[in-house]
Amino acid sequence: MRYTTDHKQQTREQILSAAARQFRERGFDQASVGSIMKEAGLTHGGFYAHFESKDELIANVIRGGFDQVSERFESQFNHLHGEDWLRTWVDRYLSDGHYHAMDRGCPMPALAGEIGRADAQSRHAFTELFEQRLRRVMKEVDAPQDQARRRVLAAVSQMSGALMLARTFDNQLADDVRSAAAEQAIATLVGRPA
Amino acid sequence: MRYTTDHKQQTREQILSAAARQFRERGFDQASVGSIMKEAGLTHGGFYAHFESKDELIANVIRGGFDQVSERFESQFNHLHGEDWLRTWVDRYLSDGHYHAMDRGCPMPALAGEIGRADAQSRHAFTELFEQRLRRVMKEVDAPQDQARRRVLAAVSQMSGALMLARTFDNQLADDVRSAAAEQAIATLVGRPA
DNA sequence: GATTTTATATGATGTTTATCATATAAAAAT
DNA sequence: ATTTTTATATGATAAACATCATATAAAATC
Repeated sequence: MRYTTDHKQQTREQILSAAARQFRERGFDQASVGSIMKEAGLTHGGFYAHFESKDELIANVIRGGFDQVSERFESQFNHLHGEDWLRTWVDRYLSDGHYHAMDRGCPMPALAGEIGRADAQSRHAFTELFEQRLRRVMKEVDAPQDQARRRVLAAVSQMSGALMLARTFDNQLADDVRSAAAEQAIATLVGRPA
Repeated sequence: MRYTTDHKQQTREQILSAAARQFRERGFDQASVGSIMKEAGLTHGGFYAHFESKDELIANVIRGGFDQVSERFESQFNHLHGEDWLRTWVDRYLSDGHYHAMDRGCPMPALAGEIGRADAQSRHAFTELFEQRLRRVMKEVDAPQDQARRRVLAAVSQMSGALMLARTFDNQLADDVRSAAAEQAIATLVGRPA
């Protein structure tokens, strides 16, 4: 079947989107090529017309995860600055919405565990994408570069750690972790005690 | 072969220890029953004399992970109190040793991602073990109960998040994350700005 | 020393997996 | 309208996996 020029590109994006969902929800191993292709509305064999291997798919999903999160945030909050921007960032990151959106949220709490076990090349790519994002957030922190960097690193650890833990806990504790981490992360970023 | 009364118990513990290592290093899926039994010096078939299923093994490894971490810490630092205890806790948690000991350290940064995808029963067990540990740490925080609870939750998120991220980054960034998180976590716990 | 008991080993089964060679069908080009 | 091109489908292959039935061998008991 020969479709319009960008039809293959569209299919590729459907595969990527299904993979992004399933990887976060089930993990790299349990999300099989077959089930990803099924969710994309195709059969398993066609996969290799789009990607060389499952590993290549994984690499692309990681890259896409950071891009999506950045784009979504930049487009919705480019009118905010400094402290307002930072507060909004933390609140959104630890919001109910993001907490429940394990299947499409930030790749760090959902995938970092598995990426930590990947080869050096994948880890390096992940590091570069993170640093890009780190520099962006640093811009909004009112402090000298090296101070700002330390504060953002501390806050990001806290935020992604809280989300990861909240998703493993049930009920009350999940909410408490998010709220406690949000309070401290904001305090750290704006440089005032909680 | 009929060995001494507790020989089976010893073998069971060797299986648990091999599983604890491999689960952290490779993840639940990639660590097969076969490879775990091989590391324990046995063949795969004998596994089912010790555990009903791989899931039961996973549940036992999670339980053991918390126990080990607690025991190790309590036995080595029961002479410390309050701020000293807390500082030592944070420093050890984010130390080079623990950073490199992915295969035998705290189960949270290594396994939380996968446990988040487990069934409600496993997640509930994990929650209970965590709460136990939480109450222990709270005792050393010099603040009213609810304040102490919030501070420890914030600090634990930060510490486990930092360790998880450090293990996915390469080199410099890994060190920076740990050091920034340690500084802020201590500040939070002792109630003084960094 | 013969018998019983039981911890571990062997080997088989059925399922799932990633990957690939080949087939099909429809759009595009002629 | 025929031919060419190519996106997807089918079906096969080989490996890995969890689980289980059965076998073996050695310690304990008599």
